[in-house]
Amino acid sequence: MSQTSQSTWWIEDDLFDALVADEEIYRRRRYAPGQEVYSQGEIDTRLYIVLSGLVRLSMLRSDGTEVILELMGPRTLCGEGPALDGLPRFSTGVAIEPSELLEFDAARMDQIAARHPRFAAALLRVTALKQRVLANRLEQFSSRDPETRILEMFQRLGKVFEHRQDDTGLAVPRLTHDQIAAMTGNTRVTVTRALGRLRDRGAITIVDGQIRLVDGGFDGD
Amino acid sequence: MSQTSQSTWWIEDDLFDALVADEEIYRRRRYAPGQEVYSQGEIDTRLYIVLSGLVRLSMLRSDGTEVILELMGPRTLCGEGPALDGLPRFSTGVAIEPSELLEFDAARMDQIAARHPRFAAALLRVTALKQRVLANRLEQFSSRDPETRILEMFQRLGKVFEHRQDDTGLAVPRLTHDQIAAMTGNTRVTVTRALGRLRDRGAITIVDGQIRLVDGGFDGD
DNA sequence: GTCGGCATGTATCCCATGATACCGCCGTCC
DNA sequence: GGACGGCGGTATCATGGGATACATGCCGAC
Repeated sequence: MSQTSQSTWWIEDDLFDALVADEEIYRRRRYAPGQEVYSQGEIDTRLYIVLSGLVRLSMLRSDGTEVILELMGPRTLCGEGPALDGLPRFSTGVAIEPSELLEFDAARMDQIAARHPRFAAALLRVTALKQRVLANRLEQFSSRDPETRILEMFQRLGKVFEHRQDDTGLAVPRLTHDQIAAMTGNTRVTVTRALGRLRDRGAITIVDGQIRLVDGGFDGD
Repeated sequence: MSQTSQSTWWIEDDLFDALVADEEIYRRRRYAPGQEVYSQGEIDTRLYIVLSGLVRLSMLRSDGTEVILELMGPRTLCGEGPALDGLPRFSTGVAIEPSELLEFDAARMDQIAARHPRFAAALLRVTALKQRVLANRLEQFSSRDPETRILEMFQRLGKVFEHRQDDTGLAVPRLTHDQIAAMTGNTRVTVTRALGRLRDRGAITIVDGQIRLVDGGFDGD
């Protein structure tokens, strides 16, 4: 399943397992919902692999508004950019579910790479993939149609949670309209309206607040 | 905001010089204006360092519109993402000035890294930096004010061409309003209007079609 | 020289979105 | 149980950008 959707940034399964098994090279950390993993502006060399839960990456704009960059689910790498380039973190990571993360230190990368030769290559690959995903989001943002933007975001998010799929469609992580607005660059009201239109159009279903993408309800514009 | 001044993706000078001097590891290529360096959808392992000239990276959207991702000037690395993750190129690179590029092959990375041990680390660093730049652009795009978007884009572009600075202000690469529109996600008309307002406001000067950023005309970094 | 294409500069209309406000629902906390 | 606050849904209003059209000016082709 992983190779079908390229626009994700999972660590390869076997490497992931090997890393998790090697408890010398990381610290296992637990975060409660709302707890910060790292914070915009900090300078440090920590990078994380999500074991379980969900981490929201967001940027605080100078006008005070928040842009949600991404939701990171299990097996994803986050925080590696600033850990590697040494510049201040440009986003804040906050656990929005009870989460367990592996914390690595880029300053010990030599040591880690010695034990896991493929880790460096995986880092490079994942970092390159993130470029791709960000470029895709940029492409999305250049569309001014809120429905398209929301739908494309749902599809991207859906991939992170394919394991939560059931027969009624691909579940989207539970987000408030406010959060969707922060991810798509719209206002809350516009999101509510757009979601209504998407539902009418049959592109999504909303059951008990749980949004699901309807198979074939979207033609890829 | 302040840290964006470092958000460029130049190769370090000494490494750059060492690479250029080692003619075994690259092929030097010249491109005429309008000539394609690489093309969206292709799969290959070539990556480039711009020696001189200017390369436009753009993505073709499914609705036929073009989004200009970036203009890459001298000493910048481009095309490395798809070369490293092995997926189809998500953007097209086109020379828009007579340009000279060094073409490397990621498949020979072992060999290159053996000769230039710091190259791998530089790759990782630059790739991480690109994430940062893309995230910044995303942040930009979430602002709906065209003047801000255009101005921030000019500042970013201006850094690539600081050597073209003169006493009247920082020159921005010559772009048509259409191209600016493709970079900021607006329409051509809106760009024209916004540029007019920016000129009135004193943030930019336009002399003979050459746009320059006025020092202090804007308070961002 | 003229013509035609391209880029810029404007005007006009329209509508979607942003801003704001209000209401109802529901869960939580006291 | 009751109050409160967050969230979703909706209405109203104003605005600013998109769509479109057209004029001007420049430049190269012929």
